Amino acid sequence: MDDFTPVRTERTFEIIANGIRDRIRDGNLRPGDKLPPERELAQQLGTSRNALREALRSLEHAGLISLSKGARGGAFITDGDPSAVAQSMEDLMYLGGAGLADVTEARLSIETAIVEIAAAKGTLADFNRLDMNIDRVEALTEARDMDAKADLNMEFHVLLAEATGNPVLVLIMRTLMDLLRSVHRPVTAEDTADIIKSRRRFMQLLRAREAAAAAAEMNDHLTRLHDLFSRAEMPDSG
Amino acid sequence: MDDFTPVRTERTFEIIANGIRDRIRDGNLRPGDKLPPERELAQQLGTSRNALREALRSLEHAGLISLSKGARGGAFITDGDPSAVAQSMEDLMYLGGAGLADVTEARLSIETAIVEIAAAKGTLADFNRLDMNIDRVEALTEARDMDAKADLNMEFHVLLAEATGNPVLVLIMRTLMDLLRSVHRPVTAEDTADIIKSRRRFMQLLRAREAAAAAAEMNDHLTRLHDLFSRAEMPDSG
DNA sequence: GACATTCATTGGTACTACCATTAGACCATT
DNA sequence: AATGGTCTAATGGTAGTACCAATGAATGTC
Repeated sequence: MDDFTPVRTERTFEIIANGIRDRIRDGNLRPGDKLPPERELAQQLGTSRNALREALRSLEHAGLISLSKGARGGAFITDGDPSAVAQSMEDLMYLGGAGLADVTEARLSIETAIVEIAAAKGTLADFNRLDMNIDRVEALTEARDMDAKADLNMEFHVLLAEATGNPVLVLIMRTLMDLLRSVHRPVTAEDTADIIKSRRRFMQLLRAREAAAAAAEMNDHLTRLHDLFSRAEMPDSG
Repeated sequence: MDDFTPVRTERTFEIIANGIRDRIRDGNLRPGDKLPPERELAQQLGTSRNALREALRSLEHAGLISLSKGARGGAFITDGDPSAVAQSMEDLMYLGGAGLADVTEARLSIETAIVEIAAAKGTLADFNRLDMNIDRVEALTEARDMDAKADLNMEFHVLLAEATGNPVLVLIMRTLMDLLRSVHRPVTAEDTADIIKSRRRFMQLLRAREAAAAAAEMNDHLTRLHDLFSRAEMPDSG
């Protein structure tokens, strides 16, 4: 008789949010579906509109629903938008004292793992998408549109993660990319031409399913990036 | 004159939340600090208590603040609680159709990377915490308290991530562990005695900074686990 | 047919009132 | 002195109502 678990005190909006969560997990609510209007739903649940709105706010923050105003507006189930989660992780990293070097270190190790899985499981369609991405970067080389190039570079890594066929790895990579974008100092780490050459070599190895060599090629690029960031953050300690 | 950016349509609660976010990042608000009571703060901001509460809900969900009722209650800045974020990622993975096999696959690859970094950077204090965890598991061997053992096993991996000194990796590992807990079917993958032996060997290698060997030892254990889950999910496709 | 107007729908905000829980102060019983 | 009860103020949680603002469709007008 020594284990008194404290009485359970779940707040109303949590009950509501969890209820909707469950209906999404059960497949009862699917992406694209629309929830009833706030006033109506609140009445159905026998709760106030305030509590319901706080529940919706929570779900919106989790990236599960998206809200829009107007006649055809409402709360719609999304297909999973990780950007809000990335924002939260970003906040936590500030609080946790994480720096850019931590992000790139994590990325470095995770991406190595991703390359190996992608080499083993990636389909030709996956590889073609990666090639198309490189082509687009190349087309922008003269344009000097740095932002667009940075976006495409990040997309490359997400596409690579998608080639693993593993949604978990995709989500993690998307989060890391969002995180990098948020601290995206205009660092032109390497010459774009060099990056493209490296990418082409990488794709050749990937298509040949030579996991180790492909990972090495990618590591080479990322390690330079990581070192660059590390030095930028601790200019004195090296 | 062709660039009319649409009028600012940031919602009030977002403005409030971002304002508090900024004050946290600037160090103007530090962990442990307490925000003014809702009614008072709402008045200071010249906004309604509703909007403020939705902002607080958002920050709470992000793990930045924690709310408590009562006389000495209020909104306090936390030191960064990742559990809410982990919950969100969990939701997204459900939406993305991720299965148990995906989670264990991601974990397998990420943990390999973590072992290597931990072997390089881990401190003796980190290693001692890991040993203590194993001791506690051993003490429970006879107790047959499966839940407690499962929790400790998960804690082991989080401690390992902490040994890297990288908050990003810690956050990712915590998320993956939370995710596993949520689908925690009572799978007694291996005999506890075997696990403990494997862990002891692993620690010996880790202390010797033999990254590759330690990673191999860990991989051995996790691969068996992953195969088990994979077979459990697709009983016909193998 | 093209364009302007109107209007219903729906999320966003404000305000007010009240409930529920917490912590401390104070008191009563043992 | 210790324990437990009671009161009270502080504070988040919930409810209800009213109104604002944007959106998109229906309607009307040229």
